Amino acid sequence: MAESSVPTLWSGAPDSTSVNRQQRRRGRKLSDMMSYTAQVISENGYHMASLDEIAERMDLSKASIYHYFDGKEALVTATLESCASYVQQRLQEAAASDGTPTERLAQLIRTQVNLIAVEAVEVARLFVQPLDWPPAIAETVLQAQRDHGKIFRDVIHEGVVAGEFQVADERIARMALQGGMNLVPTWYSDKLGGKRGAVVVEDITSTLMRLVLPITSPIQA
Amino acid sequence: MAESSVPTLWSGAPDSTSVNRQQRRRGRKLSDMMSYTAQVISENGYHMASLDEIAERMDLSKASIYHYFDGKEALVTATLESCASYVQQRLQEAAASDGTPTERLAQLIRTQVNLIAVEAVEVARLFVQPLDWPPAIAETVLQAQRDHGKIFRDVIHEGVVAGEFQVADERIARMALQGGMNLVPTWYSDKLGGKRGAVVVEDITSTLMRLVLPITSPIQA
Amino acid sequence: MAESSVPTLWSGAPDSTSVNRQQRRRGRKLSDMMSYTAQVISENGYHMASLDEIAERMDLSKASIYHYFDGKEALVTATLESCASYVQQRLQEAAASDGTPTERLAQLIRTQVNLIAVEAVEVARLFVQPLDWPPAIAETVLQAQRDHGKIFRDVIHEGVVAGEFQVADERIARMALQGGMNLVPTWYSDKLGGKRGAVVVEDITSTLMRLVLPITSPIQA
Amino acid sequence: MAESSVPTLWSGAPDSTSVNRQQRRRGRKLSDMMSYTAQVISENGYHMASLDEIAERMDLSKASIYHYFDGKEALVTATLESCASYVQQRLQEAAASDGTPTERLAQLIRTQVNLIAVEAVEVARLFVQPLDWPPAIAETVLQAQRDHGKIFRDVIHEGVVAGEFQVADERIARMALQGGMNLVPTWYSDKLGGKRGAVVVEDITSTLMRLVLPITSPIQA
DNA sequence: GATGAATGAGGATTCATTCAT
DNA sequence: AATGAATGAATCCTCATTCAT
Repeated sequence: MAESSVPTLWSGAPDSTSVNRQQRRRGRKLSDMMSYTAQVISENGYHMASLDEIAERMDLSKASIYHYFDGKEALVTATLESCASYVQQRLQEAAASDGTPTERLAQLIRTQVNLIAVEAVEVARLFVQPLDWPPAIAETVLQAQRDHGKIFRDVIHEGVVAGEFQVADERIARMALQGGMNLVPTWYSDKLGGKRGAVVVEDITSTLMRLVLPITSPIQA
Repeated sequence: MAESSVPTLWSGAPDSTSVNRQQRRRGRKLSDMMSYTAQVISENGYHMASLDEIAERMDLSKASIYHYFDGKEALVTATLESCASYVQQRLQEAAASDGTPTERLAQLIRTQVNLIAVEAVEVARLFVQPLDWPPAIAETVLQAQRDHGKIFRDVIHEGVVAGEFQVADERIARMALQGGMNLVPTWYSDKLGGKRGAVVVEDITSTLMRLVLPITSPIQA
Repeated sequence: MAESSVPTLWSGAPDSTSVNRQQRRRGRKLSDMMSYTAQVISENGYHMASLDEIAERMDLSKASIYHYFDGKEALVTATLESCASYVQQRLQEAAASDGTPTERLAQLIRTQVNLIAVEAVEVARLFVQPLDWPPAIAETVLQAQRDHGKIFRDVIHEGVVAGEFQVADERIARMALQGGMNLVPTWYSDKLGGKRGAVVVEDITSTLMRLVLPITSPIQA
Repeated sequence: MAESSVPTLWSGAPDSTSVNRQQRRRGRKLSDMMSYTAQVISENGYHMASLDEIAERMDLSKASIYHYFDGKEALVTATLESCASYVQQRLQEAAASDGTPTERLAQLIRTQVNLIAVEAVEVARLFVQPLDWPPAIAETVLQAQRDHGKIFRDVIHEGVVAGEFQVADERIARMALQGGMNLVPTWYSDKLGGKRGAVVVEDITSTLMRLVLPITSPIQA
């Protein structure tokens, strides 16, 4: 009802470059709709989220969705792309920071854990595993995961080249890292909120950094 | 591939204690049906797997499924429980072997990676993430995951008590370990089949063992 | 017969208080749907009336029924309640008329016989016996019968108190009365239509009034 | 399980003339099966009584029913005919007794009320109203009702001819009588069991006799 | 005589999508 | 822009019936 209290999961300001008010209003509407969609899908999964339910959450009629999106798949695809884009942006900021590969990888892990477990829990859940998506959407998810992986891959590679990391196989290390990041915070999400959360995040980070740091030296997160 | 021979994913010999031929035949039938079910669900997910499709794969009429199971949910629940039970048994064997916690954890990882990526790829995929299951089934999956986690938890704890492992937080370490195991082999499954597969499995194992081994000593998988 | 004109069995004007046109249109649609439902159920019984058949009679797709009612049971329950409510209203009018209990009971009988055998044959058939309804609906039927019985009970009781009626047991008398009313006109419906019908109705009424009138005085219907 | 404790509703000894033991055994089996069928149908109605349920009550497999009857309809038809035949026989005995038409009609009512409400409650419920039976079976029910009605019709007619009864219309009187008999005991069945039951039966009988007795004389039940 | 297995026909229900207003 | 109405397609499930053993 109160459009103002839309829980913008990833605070997307998608079309801030829109010129006139019309377009800006429409952009905000689209953003809100995707936000609600992410919410519902995240709670119930794709197949158990009916358009009726999504529409109701939007306080809009089901038919009206078709004024903005071509259908359920289009709505969800757009939502996923928007989510992925936001996450991607956040991670890229972390990866682009100054510092050694070690510092930057640790920062990446912190950022990702925070996103998954604190800032955008629902969003993250959408990308964890490509199980049960309709084929067309699965492709979108896969692409997002590839983009997402690339950021980590690059930093890890830099670290290896720089001699800071020591891994048997870069790809295996990266996937173990990602697998760990995906699973840990999901089950820890209740403990990551308050002040003590910061400590836990550091525990997670240092634990996962073990996967790449040379095993004979102490971990420097 | 060979539709005629039942692809017993987890080579379940469920009711070998059945006395008469009737019961044994029925037990085998049930086992076959669950095997096909695991296959189809694993490929398409719960919601996109229609009973029609499952029935056809079983070379049986849809109505016939109801002679053996109470409905779709019951069929899938039974299948999941059977799969979980088999995996559980395999892991328990690995965990119960002689050897130091280090050796046993490494053995656990090897076993799990093999199951996930070589022996029972389809089975494993069923348990990775509880995203889109109907509530009743989600509970089953969750329970299986708890049982599964307990085996790792125990060995890790023993290792810590024995002074062989050194972790900031046992639970975080365990989850990172499980997350890594779940993710890595799924994407590596094509490379884990042949002889070189053994090498990769060892790479994965040694990589993941880093998560618990004391960081100042070289890894001994 | 004339599919185009809705055969409003009980001329229900259910929501005449609806304010805007939207609501009035919807109310009329609901009323029509219930009317057709009463017809089909009355002809075939609950279990042999498929939603397909009902929908076709409504000249509507089966799925469309679900826009107005939650399902078959809801549709039928609503229909029964609407029917019962109409009958109840008609009887209450008859019971509330001026006159001695004798006159009012006779009027009740006439009204009921007319409803059952002339005006709302199909409607009446729905309430005669709760034999084959699904439990949830059986409850509705039972409630309607209780309401229905109360009207007769009250008038009979007044008659007894006033000394006009003389019965061994009020409840037995009332049930005999209702049983007679329910059965007689159903088999006489072909003879109750024309002018001679009025005579038959009076025969029925005077016959049934015997059940309560003092046996030493002539019946005065 | 205990075949001996079959609740033979109408104590049918259908084929007592069977010569050899084989046939007698088969006859008893058929009788038992029909008895259970009457029970289940009476409880749930025709459509909600699945063959599975009936078979289970018989402690027999569903398929076995087909060794004795051609199908569900045949089973139910046979059951209904057997029930009707038993009731018919009982009523005929009552109608054939010595005595005036008044006495015999009263005896008929007593017998019928007893059957409906005490001796064969389930059986009676099957015949009350032809609602919801499949067409083929409805015909059987109708025929039974016609046979049933004939007994009452004859006695009433004799009473009228003899000058004992005084009715406006014989048929109307008879139907009112039957309607009353059908309805009253169903709701009174809990009160008709013990000693006080006899009193109630007399109340019912005297109440219903009013429908035919001359209105200026006291009722003599 | 008895039964487990198998099935076709049919029914209720859901849902994404279209369209007139 | 917004929506109520309508629907075809798909899905789960039931059940009377047949048949091989």
